[in-house]
Amino acid sequence: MPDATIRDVARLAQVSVATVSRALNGLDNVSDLTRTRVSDAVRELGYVPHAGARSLSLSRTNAIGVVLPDLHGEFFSELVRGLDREASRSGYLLLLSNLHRGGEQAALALSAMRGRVDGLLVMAPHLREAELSATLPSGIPAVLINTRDERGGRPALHLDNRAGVRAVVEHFAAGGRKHLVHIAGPRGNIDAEERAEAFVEAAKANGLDHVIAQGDFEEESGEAVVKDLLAKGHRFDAIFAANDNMAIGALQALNEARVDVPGKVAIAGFDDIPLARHLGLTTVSVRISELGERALARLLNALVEEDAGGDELHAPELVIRRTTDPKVAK
Amino acid sequence: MPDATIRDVARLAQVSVATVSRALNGLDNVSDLTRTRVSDAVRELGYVPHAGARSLSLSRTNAIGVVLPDLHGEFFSELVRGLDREASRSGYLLLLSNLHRGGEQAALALSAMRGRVDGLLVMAPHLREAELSATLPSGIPAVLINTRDERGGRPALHLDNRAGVRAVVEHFAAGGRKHLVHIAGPRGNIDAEERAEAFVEAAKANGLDHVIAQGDFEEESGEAVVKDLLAKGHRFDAIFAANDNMAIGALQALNEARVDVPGKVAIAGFDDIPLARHLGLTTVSVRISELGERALARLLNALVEEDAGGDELHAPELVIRRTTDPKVAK
DNA sequence: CTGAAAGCGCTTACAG
DNA sequence: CTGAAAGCGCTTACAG
Repeated sequence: MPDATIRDVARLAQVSVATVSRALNGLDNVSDLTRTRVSDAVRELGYVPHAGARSLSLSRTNAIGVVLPDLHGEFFSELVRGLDREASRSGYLLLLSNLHRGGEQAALALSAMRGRVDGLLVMAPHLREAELSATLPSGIPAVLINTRDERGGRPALHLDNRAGVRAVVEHFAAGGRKHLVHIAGPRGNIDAEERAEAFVEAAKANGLDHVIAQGDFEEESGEAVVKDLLAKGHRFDAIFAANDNMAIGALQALNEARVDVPGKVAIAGFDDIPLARHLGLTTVSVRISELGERALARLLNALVEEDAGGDELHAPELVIRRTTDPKVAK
Repeated sequence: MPDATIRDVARLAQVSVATVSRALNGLDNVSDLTRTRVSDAVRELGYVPHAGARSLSLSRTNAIGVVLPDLHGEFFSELVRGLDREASRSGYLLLLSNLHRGGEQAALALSAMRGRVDGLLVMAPHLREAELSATLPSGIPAVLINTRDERGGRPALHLDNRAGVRAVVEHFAAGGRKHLVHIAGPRGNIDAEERAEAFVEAAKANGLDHVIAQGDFEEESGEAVVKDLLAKGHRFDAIFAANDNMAIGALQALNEARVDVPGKVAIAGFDDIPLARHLGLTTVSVRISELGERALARLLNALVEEDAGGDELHAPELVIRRTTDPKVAK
């Protein structure tokens, strides 16, 4: 037996479908008697409104499309958690589409959203503005997250890498560190690049000696960099890795070499993954679920009024632990 | 300017909407000339089909509803990753709905899915079968994940806690351990209860001395349990914690007390969180993304043919590391 | 090969 | 307060 429709309810309640619709939507132009008859029929039939049909009528779906690249665990779950929290607060559902491969597939993923969602949240780090704009549906509001959007025409949210890096470097300076090393993330990654640039800037601004070593965001690369520096006898008293994984690798290399941390060398990372807390690693917490919440809130707002566009920076937070500060308990 | 519809395309291509529909869907009863005219018009207008309208016509949405409780990071992201992988392979999108609060809200969340999805994947650990059945829409196929489903009437997937626990206990036995401690998870949690029961069973089957201590899945509780056992002078040579967090707490307590691990005491956990690998903790890997994939595959199958219902067990895997075996490298 | 028409399950002016 | 009818944007028998 197929699901009951509004017609079945109308027949049972002996009213028109229009009346059922009004009663169900709580309009006030329905008599009490009719309202009761309708809700009785609804209950008897186990009727649940067909959201798809409703959307088509109303040109409103109460769903938000979320298009993400392949993200690693913590980042993905925190982002979706933030999106979902804000969405469910306003009665929206999230329609998820992961970009497993890049390019071509992005266009398809976005097309598939047409007619299913009221707005789009897009994170596409490998696409440039031009490609993205060609792909994004025109009729539907979209907010970009952490995407390369040089023109800045569209509403977008970015992690404020610069602010995070500055906080780390200033923390180093305040601790009397003079010779900094930055272990950079992979080339082509926008966050990695911003962090490296900001590092140089901040080191200069604080009059600190600084050098950049190339890593790739993996733990092993952090370890390798430090071993290499030690082998070469390079002099340094602080390491800032572009993410926690590499910082942890660096920490291991120093521990193995019996270099005192933070006595001789301070170490800081970026991300604040759970392991960072466990190891007492000073880092920059990105609070990614808050970024998600903000992004969704902005999108919902764009649904009701024009969004002027432009970047909104999401400030991360420096979390000081014992790899930079011996006074910190755990 | 609102988005172009199929009528706009028809007008521009000077054909009927029926013909446009046929051309777009690749039916063969369309002349080449017509087909070209249609695709030209589509391109010129930037037309993208309205998936919502299409769904209503076809009674098929190509979306799967996913209803989950509030899950912690790793578990959530891995599960969704598995679901998404399998879904996108078959051209399905995922419609996400998190159950922030229990009970009442579940019914709403499920109703909201009506007419938006072709099938439902539900994980609702706090609901019993009866409540769930009252809530689940009848017309639409649903697969349950790790849910209390005593009757077993519906298609469901469960983590095979029993098999995982058995593997741990047998590994202990093979290593010559005789006096086991199980740190249990919180009461009322189905996984925790299954693991505790299976522990007792397996210990008996292997003729091992065994005792259960109450924990709550948090690291601190594992630590507290071990401190307490040591203080009381309780004799044990192996600890199996119901999850990795508690195992890690237990490990810390032993390290502080200078108890040799694994020399004097072996420790194993459950879950295989990233930190477990890092600390060399023997554990049971739940491979949760595979569970997700399987669940979705089963649901997709239920869309085309009747699912007989009943449980499918997902076998976890024992990962042996140095907290139980000194011979293991890292 | 193509078009006119009915239908998917709702909502909402319009008329009464 | 209520109903008949048109419409949301598609698909698909039916006829030609």
